[in-house]
Amino acid sequence: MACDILLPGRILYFFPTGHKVISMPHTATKVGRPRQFDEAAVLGAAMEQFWAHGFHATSLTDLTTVTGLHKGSLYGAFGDKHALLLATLRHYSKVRRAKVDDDLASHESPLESIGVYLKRMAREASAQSHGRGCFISNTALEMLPGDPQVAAIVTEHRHAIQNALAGTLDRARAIGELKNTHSSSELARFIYTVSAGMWERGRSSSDEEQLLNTAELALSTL
Amino acid sequence: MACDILLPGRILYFFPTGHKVISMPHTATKVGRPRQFDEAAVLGAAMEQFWAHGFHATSLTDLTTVTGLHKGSLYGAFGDKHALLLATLRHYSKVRRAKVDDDLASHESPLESIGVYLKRMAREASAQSHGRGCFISNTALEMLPGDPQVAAIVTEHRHAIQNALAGTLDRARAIGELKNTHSSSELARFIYTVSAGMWERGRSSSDEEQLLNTAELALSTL
DNA sequence: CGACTTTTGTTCCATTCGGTCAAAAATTCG
DNA sequence: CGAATTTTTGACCGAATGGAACAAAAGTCG
Repeated sequence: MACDILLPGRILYFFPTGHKVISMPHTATKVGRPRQFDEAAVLGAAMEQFWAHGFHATSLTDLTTVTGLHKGSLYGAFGDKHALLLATLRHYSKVRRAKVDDDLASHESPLESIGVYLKRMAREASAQSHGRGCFISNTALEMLPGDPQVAAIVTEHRHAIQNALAGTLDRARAIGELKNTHSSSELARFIYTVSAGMWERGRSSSDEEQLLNTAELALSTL
Repeated sequence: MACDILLPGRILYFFPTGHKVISMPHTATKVGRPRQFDEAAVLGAAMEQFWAHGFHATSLTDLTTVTGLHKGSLYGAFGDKHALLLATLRHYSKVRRAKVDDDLASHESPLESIGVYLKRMAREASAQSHGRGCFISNTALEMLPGDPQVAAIVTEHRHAIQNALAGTLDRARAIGELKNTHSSSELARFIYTVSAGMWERGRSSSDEEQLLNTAELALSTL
């Protein structure tokens, strides 16, 4: 069983056996024509598109429009449409987790930090801001079940968020801020669930105040 | 401004003004070839398809496969793909609301009834059962913002559920079952939010027990 | 400089898409 | 029966799709 690395890359040669030689872009050597675009910017633009319209409703033409790249470049750099989706998901997850960590360390008081997190979720969920909820959450709803690669990213992201929340809850419990006696992991799942629910509500309701209200209600139960 | 009813129906005649004469199927007269399919069954099959794969990932060919009808029949009976989606959404909403009402009247104790509701949401959200969550909620995430007709159905459905919950909470408060002092409508929105969040979790996690745990946690805060 | 390597921009292609149409079939009404 | 009406059927349409191929361009390296 030879190497069957799929993407991204350009097919250089087909063995008679059916196996392929693929050039991996952006590796080691500096020889060859250099990239003329900012990879992060392109990834961001593609993400915005997928985020706003979903995977199936986004065409390659849409992607070339928002990224400014042509099909060939997109294909060569990231692989096919689905591989590009995975890349944007990983990109989002990284950025997102950093932001969550920021929120959860924003105050001396762990519980107050969780409040910051929840309120930001509510505000971002509202249609008044952009009303698109969480990119990963949306993609999960569109692609799952049925897409193992997306599933892996989604599951890992969710666990990362829940672990960050659980850790913060542990700190709160340690200093006696927590009145709720449920385990930190249970409470973390609960908080994540409320966030996800607010994202859904934000899709069809632009009432930010009601979402913030729900966030505070959830916070008050801890 | 003449009648501009759009669908479903077959265009019989175009006025020179641009207006159309449309025959409304399944009305009054009994003349003509009778339907050879069960409308409700077809609606159900189409709903299953949309529910499992979403709107954009479902092709007309998929729909003809699962319903057994040909394109022409589908078009004649329900209109185009989008109109069929709306029909399945309305169908689902009707069935769903009846089931919710059942849950909320299942016990003498209003609070216990809400527990029944929440636990069923958790169980249905889990991938162990079907893991597809709520059809309307999924469609909202895929189509909104940007689809006013879907938005109207989603909003109405959500309000109906929230009103049913709020009414049940009122009854609970009246007999002193409620310890939480927040308003019934706030608590109803909270419960709905937790449900929606569990649906999202169920997409990538099959752990029914953890979902039930969250349901009970939410219930205990009332 | 000239061989080599990678990106870029364009073109092409087979397939699939949602939707339309006209004729055949099935029924009621006169 | 025959006219009228509706549904069914299957062929058909133009447009758009995702992806592949390829020559030109733009660099590096010996």
